[in-house]
Amino acid sequence: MAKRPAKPSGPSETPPKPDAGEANAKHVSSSAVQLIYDDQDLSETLKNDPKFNWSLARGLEILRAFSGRPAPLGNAELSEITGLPKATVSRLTHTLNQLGFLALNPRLGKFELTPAILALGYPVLSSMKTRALSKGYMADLAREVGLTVALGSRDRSSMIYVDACHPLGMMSLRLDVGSRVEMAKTSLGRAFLWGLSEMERAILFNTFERRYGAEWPALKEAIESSLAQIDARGFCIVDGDWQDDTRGVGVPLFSEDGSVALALNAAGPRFAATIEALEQDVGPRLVHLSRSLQPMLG
Amino acid sequence: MAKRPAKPSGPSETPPKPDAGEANAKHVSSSAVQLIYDDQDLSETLKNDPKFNWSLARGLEILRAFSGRPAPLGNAELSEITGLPKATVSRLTHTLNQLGFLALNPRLGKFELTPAILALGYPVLSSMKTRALSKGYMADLAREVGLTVALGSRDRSSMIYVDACHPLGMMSLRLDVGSRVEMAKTSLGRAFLWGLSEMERAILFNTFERRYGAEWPALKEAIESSLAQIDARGFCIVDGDWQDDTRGVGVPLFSEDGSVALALNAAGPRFAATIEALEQDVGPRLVHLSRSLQPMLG
DNA sequence: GTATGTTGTTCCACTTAGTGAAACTGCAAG
DNA sequence: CTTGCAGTTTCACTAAGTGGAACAACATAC
Repeated sequence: MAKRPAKPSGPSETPPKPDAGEANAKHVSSSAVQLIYDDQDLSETLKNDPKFNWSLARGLEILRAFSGRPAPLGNAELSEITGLPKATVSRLTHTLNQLGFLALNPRLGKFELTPAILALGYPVLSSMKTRALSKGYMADLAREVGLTVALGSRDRSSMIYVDACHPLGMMSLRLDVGSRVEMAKTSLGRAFLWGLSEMERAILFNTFERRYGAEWPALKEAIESSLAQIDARGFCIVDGDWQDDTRGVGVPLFSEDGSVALALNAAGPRFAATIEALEQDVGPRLVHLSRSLQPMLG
Repeated sequence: MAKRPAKPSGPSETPPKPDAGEANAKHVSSSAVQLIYDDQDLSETLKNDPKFNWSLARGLEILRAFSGRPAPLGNAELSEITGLPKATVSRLTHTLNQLGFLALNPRLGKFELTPAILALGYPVLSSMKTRALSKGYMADLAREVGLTVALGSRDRSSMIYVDACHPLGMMSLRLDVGSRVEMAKTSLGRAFLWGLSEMERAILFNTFERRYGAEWPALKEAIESSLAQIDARGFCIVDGDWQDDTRGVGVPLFSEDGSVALALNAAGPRFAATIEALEQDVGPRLVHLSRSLQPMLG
């Protein structure tokens, strides 16, 4: 590979979107491969890591670009999103297409993710005993309380749904396996946070601070209140911090080896999730569920 | 990158598993990145494709290596599985680790896939209207008939579960989102096959022939019988072709734009899935479900 | 305590695979 | 016929990625 640093071609054209104006005009591409969805300054750390394979990272960045966007993406859009040059994107999409992870929608001439990606994730689901064990209980609970019940795990500073059960009529909150939600703002995330060590939590708080900026002080207080709630009664209720009209209740779940690797929650629109119900009924039931799963894992 | 062709180091050691003994001793690595799980001679076609990015392919091959194997894999095992040299694997796992797709299990010193992979697949699930629409009906059906009901889509020559609903007690057939099953041997796959064009089917039959060898003639007849069944009554019953003790019934499902992109099936162990039930009850109900979903997609 | 077989990492020489600016090809409006 | 935009290809360039071999860090075995 080559030419990351652009040919010293003189100070001609204006760079379209120099991000934060990283002084040095070169290294366009490596500054491109980065967060999109999550997290911090990987790029910086990685820039001098001889073990790091940028081609692979760029390719995965293409796949990640589909997250959060409704549908098919063309090479131009992908180039725009990832910040990678058109030529590079063209070759990466070609490769992913050959490998079966992207399919060209002939109608639109754009790429879509294929189910092959799902197969990549299957081992994660199938190896999680907790998931199989809790599934039935979660479904029952969802139906009985009329809320979406979910099991989630961590990815860096967000939570990812590992399973979700919706009650019959629920049309909102259409989240499912693979959904990503903010750790700081959801009951699921805060329940998870509760189980981490002081140190890990401190690191995450740092990340949050950088991410949420002015919002952080208030958010931090809210998080700490949630953690205190879990101390006190085993669950925390989050009301509108994540989405205005949504209320949720979360509990931590210790997994196979004793560390918290999972959390459970139940959530729904305010009208379906009254504070009373969450406090008196749903919360305690989640705690109970969490406790009854415990022994089956040790 | 470099050195795909090994240094002309003389005819010393015996290659461990030269696959089919591809005459030419070089090109070890490119011959390595290939099927593992599916399909044919990509490698050959791709070898001279200047647009193909091998680093990306190798990295994804690492991720794919986790499929089908129960759990954590070390670099050595990954090297063994993929056929890539230790050094390369070490760098790729390092990269995937940095990106958050692999996590090092400190207990074992081996890598595991993380939920981050699930997030990659989420757009596939969320963009599939059929999935959301059918979910409730599938769950009901699963409960009522006591079988696993699944929705699947194609990846090359296999089917991938896009959703699955298990009845309460069912402990076998633990398949789920992302599960991969053989197209040729399952009711799901054959229902899907039914909806393809003559040409596409012919191509797949070729693949099957190469894959199944001596088994193929019998299998082909079974497939054709299944297709005829769908012609006649809309569903096909497959009895033990995939797993000895398993029976299933499948129906094709036309998706948004009129092409068959999905199939539905219901399956379970023989004692739970009698031929009578499949023929008189489950089959017709699946057909009905498929038909009632149709108009909601056009 | 020294051998032996693991595993994963690092070195290093090597060069080709990957790169990106720019030119080019289509296509679709205007 | 332009003009604009999406996608591909060309081309010159070289550093990114490679893989063999040496190395380090542990286990176990003897």
